[in-house]
Amino acid sequence: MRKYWLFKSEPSVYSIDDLRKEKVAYWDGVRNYQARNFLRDEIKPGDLVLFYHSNAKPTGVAGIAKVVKAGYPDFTAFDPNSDHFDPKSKEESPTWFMVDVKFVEKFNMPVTLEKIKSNPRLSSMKLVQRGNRLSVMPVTKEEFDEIVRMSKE
DNA sequence: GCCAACGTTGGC
DNA sequence: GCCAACGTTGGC
Repeated sequence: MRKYWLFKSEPSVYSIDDLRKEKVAYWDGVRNYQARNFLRDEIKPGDLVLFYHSNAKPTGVAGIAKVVKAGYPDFTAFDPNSDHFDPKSKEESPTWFMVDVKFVEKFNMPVTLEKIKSNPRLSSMKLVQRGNRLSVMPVTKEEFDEIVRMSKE
């Protein structure tokens, strides 16, 4: 059973255009335990991902990606030269995980946070709930389909 | 750049 | 185990 997710990224760090160029990327640098659990345990090849641009103009869902590799250790945590280095994560018992995603589609127009907030069918999305800072979160199929539909308006 | 909302750290 | 201080996220 395919699942649906929303991944946040700051486009100044990694954007949907970067993914379109690279085709496939590893989703590294997640350093939150709840998000880690999703990456390690629940996100599987074939799952679809809303690629969300945070701290952007405008902020919103920029396109779609597909998971092509399930959770495996985030090796950037082992690299002292990486921005994401975490000395507490050991190779024999990794703390942090990542998945690989593949470019699927860039929306012609991003589905902005403003539009998401003003759509009553999306009012239960975790994204728009108060104080949510998760960078990897589940979305329902209905929410996913609604966002895709809005991208075509 | 500001700041609210969280998560994490570390002294006790 | 509590909780104040600190760091980060992310919208605005």
